[in-house]
Amino acid sequence: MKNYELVLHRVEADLAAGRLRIGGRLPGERTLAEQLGISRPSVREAVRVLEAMGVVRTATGSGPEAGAVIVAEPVSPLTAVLRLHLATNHLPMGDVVQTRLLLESWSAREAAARELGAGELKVAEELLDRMDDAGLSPEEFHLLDAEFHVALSGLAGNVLIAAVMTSLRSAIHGYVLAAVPNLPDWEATAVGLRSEHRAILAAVRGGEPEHAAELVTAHIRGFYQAAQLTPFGGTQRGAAEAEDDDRADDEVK
Amino acid sequence: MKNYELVLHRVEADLAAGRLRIGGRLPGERTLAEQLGISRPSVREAVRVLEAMGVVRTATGSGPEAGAVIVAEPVSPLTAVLRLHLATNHLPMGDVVQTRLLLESWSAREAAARELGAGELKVAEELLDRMDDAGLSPEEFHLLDAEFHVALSGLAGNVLIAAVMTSLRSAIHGYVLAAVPNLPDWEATAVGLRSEHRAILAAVRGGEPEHAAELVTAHIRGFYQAAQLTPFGGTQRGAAEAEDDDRADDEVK
DNA sequence: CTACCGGTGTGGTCGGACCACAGGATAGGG
DNA sequence: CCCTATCCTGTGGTCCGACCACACCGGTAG
Repeated sequence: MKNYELVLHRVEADLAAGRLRIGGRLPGERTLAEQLGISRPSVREAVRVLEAMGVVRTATGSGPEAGAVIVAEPVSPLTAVLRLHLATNHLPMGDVVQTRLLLESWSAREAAARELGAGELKVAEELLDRMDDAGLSPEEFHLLDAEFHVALSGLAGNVLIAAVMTSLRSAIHGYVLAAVPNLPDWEATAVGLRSEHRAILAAVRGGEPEHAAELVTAHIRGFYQAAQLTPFGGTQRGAAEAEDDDRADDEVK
Repeated sequence: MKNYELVLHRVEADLAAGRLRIGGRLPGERTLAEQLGISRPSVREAVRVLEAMGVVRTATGSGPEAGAVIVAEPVSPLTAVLRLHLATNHLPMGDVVQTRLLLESWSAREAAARELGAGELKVAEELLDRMDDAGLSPEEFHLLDAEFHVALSGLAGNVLIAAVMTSLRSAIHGYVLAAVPNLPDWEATAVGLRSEHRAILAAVRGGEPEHAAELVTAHIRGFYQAAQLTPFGGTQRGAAEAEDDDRADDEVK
């Protein structure tokens, strides 16, 4: 058992038992080290892990905001894990896009099935309004687009799926942006995307689950096909080739 | 910019550029510290984070197995994040179960749609055979059950979804096990589960996507209802109440 | 040729030290 | 009496140097 794990278990147990709650603070690193009979560096390693997991937020200084404060931020760790594993090429981008498709169509169906008030739809609505600005660059447009899709998936009321969706979008962002030049006519595409967004939102507002899900699916598929990205039919794998590709023994040594 | 992030960015960049690949090794902690102009403790914090993210595996000693070896293990970090955030009570178990239902039914549909050879189904098959043993305790049975469901979701060929499913099962495990006493008749339930599993596998083998998905959905819903767990209709939220519940100012101070 | 046994490099841990930062206590001036 | 400027204190952030346990690997004695 490595020493820093003592801290992780301690914190998890305290959380589960209610001794630690959101907004609460961890004891100081020195205190924690003494309590657990380990050194401060070990404690620090654990705190770093907790920070990376989105469980604490550290800040220097004094006062209630300083120290290691318990938070609940599942999105950043998910995003980080996703990005790192995409970088290893053992996580095919096609799988990520496929997952996004699944989560989003489900979210749209679920959101449409709920009875949503105008207030809940307002955020998404405003995003669409901002996307009508013709002066937006593809990057700005796509950022708003991502926000809209994330907001939509949040309307289904499942915080886990919403968190995963947010991470997926972040991971995909650079990928899809790099494919914009593949589009035959960006302006025409943007017009199409705008109207599709409006239609999706209308279906959600109107309480048409199946229709909303279909629109979302077509919307996403359509864009990826137009940008000549990920084939959805096959299961193209980036991992397998990378593995065969192992010849180079050019390690730093 | 914190110092340990230098290491994270360096490693991510090296991964993306192909300078680091699975099976490769990070430079030694001392070397890395010198290269980046930071201290060894800072490097160690970063390595700990990478380890927690499932990107490296550290080992002491000498030889090719020692040091920080690049791996691709997305399951453990996902599981850890899930467990920690469940512990904070800001991640409703109902959402987790709902997500599981979504991923599994999709996986079953997808797996049935593919043309799977007998070899690919063999693992799942063997698990079912082992579950026929009448002497299994509920815990042992449920472990095999979880393995079967995970194996099934792996047949869809999406490594991301399979990884997430594995994590979800781990997170759910204790929860569902604690509900076994709610069942009116464990033995009868086990018999039902066994036959449902066989039916699901048959639908997958027979290439009946919709049927497989329906069977999986019914299978999961049925069990949770029998065990009087998570209502699927409403969106019961554990988070909201926990927030209101904030009165206690009994922080350690 | 074989078996033993240090050398060497790896991560794991520790203690102590210093810094930057931010809030709060305190002493000073108005 | 109140307000303000200053110092004190506690926090994380970083670093250094040291020692340990471990596992391979090569030299050496048998």
